[in-house]
Amino acid sequence: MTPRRRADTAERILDSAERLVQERGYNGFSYADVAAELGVTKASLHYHFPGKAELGEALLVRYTERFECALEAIDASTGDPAAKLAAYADLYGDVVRGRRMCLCGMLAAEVGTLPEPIRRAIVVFFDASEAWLERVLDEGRVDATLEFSGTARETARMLVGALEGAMLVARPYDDVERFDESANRLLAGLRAAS
Amino acid sequence: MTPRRRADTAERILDSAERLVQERGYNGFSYADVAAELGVTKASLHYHFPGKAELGEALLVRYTERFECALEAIDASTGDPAAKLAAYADLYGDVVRGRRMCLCGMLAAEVGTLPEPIRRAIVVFFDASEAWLERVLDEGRVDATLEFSGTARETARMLVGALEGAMLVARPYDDVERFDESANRLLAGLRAAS
DNA sequence: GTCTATACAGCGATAGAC
DNA sequence: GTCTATCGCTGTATAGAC
Repeated sequence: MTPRRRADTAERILDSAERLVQERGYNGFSYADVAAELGVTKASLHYHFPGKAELGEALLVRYTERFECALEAIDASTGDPAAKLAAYADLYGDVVRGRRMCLCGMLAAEVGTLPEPIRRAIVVFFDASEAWLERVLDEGRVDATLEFSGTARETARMLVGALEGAMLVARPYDDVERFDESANRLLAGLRAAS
Repeated sequence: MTPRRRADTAERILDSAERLVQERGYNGFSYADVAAELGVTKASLHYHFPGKAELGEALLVRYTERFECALEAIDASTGDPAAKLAAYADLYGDVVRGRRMCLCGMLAAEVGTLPEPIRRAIVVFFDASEAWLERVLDEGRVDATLEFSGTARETARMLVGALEGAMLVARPYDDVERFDESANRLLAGLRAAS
């Protein structure tokens, strides 16, 4: 049995790699970057994650798990559907305020260079996000606090893309305001007129 | 005087590099890739573009020029503002149908690893796009064919981000429909109720 | 304007000592 | 579990012949 004092080395590797991928992309970071940041050697990283592909997969699994936990926390709150949407958008806002891109949005851009298991894991993330949004949108339509044309699924897909894109475009401006503004526009367009 | 038979080598380099960046990203392509595709050596590329940074800048200049020409062509058409927005979205659709990402969207993701002049050129592209959209949105509000809350500028920014994001998320699914669906949702939300 | 040849740094990855 | 040492490859870039 390994005596585990927190934080686990594997976990620290994931923390470092996650930030690097979100800032620089999968093809823009290396084992050497992570090793330098953690003060260990590259060889040590290979003990925890055999190769870059496996590290990438582990990154996605953890990221998706945490995101789903955040969605559950929103569900457990007392807000109406509009408030839940605002809380959802705020999850993205947190990422932007950390000067990062969504991990999956970043990898979606680079998907042409990524191993197939990673592509599939990106799809799992977006599917989960859309399914949650679809449910909240349906709730809002039922209780008439939200209004939108088209199906809840279509609108959910539009929203995921729109928020990812708002993060993306804000990057070259290094301007958090630009993201917030777009997120507000998006949510305003869904609130019932009443 | 150099006798220029079409297509110019520099132009062919740009064509190849542009496609590679749009598919794989700036950090996901190399001079070797372009050289192989064109059947020349890497050294030959350095004659036309001293370094990768200069090649990247040239890519952005040409891309932005062409995009602005496409916007002028839409302006010259006879459509109403809603039709112009649809034509604008279709420019993005063309890129998606070519299984590419917008050059500037791709570079926006990787901006953390790019030279400063490239970052500035990305901003120029988005600024131009937003300015055009703002004008069309204002026209639509004046003639009451478009309806939206907030300012035309805010809505323009939201739209640019939303369309970029719709392209981005469609990539891991390799699904053009997903983009079209989101673009339609977005435009539907702007059309006047009348 | 394109070539051969090469420099040199960085990459992901492995073997084997400790 | 981390280290040193190293491998084979690819990356960007340059010098100089043609």
